[in-house]
Amino acid sequence: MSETDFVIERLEMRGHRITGSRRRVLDAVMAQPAHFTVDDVMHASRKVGRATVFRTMKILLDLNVVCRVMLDDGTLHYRVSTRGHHHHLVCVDCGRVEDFSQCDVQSLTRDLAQATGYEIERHWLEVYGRCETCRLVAPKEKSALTKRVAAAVRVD
Amino acid sequence: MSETDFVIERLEMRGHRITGSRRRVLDAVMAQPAHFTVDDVMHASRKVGRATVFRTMKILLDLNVVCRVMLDDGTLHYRVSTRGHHHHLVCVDCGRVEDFSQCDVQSLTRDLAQATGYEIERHWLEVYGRCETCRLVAPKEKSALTKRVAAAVRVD
DNA sequence: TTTAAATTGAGACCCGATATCAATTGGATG
DNA sequence: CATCCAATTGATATCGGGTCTCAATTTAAA
Repeated sequence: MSETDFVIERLEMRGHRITGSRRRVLDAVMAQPAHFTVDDVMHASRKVGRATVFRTMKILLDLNVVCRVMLDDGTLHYRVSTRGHHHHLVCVDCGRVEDFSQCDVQSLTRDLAQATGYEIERHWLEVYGRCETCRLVAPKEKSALTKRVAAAVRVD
Repeated sequence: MSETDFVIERLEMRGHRITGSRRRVLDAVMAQPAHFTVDDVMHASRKVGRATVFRTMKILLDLNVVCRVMLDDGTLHYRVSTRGHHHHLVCVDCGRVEDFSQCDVQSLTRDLAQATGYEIERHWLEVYGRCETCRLVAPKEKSALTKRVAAAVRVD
């Protein structure tokens, strides 16, 4: 059974109807490269309305079929989810994204819960850096653009 | 010297001109409650143009005078920064935000760097949960809205 | 086959944010 | 203090991701 069929099955189980549009969007998503925008999906799934693409993406997000990555330029991209909980390591130069799941945040959240009385539900961790390849090429002066968008993402 | 004057000084040092508009925006920001939107600031700093408010906020973001919090409903809010690196613990019910800085992410990023060859620059961690107060009141059924927006934030 | 409920798509609309550009102003300089 | 110009402003247009509306269509259960 293809990955796509597997998702279709999950859609059905959730009580969603299997429509032509949804199939087309799903196919388009599965055919995307590492990360993409809803716009990319729209172009790849002709004949499906804008609203429907967004609606379908929301469902896929909900089913954890896709996840979102905050890119270094502040734009939100999507990617097909690896199974389970994970985080992203984004290269600020070339934009490649690595997944990682070894997250010691567990102990952190446990401590936090203890200290604050919160019941921790989930967390979102994105890590930014420069990949090995980009580190080896000339450490070129950051462009004005890069600096601007870096500020757009900074949240510490 | 007031907090505001201190920021003004930093603006000058950075080569920014001290204008009436910037003063008004800064005053408005400093007068905000725990977290706020650019719109709030706009209302609080009459006579300053929309674009200028946004521009000033970007500078303040850059100076780390304010930081951004991703609220549970997917909206981006601002808050006056506590000094230095920190993260947010956001209550998904009432929206209150706690800062915390004890972040063991250091060891995680060190491991990551080792494993991937990345040079880690920074990270963004937001934690979502339910605060003590909200946990004690009726654990009411989540509204359709709540579920929808929760999906909007989920990125794991 | 019928039928009610879910879904669709075109388009309006929303909202946060940026771009444009002529008019204004801060502040370094003489 | 007066001059002057680059930085800044603000009105307005525009952008981009996303949602809302609603009549028309489609799904799948009976």
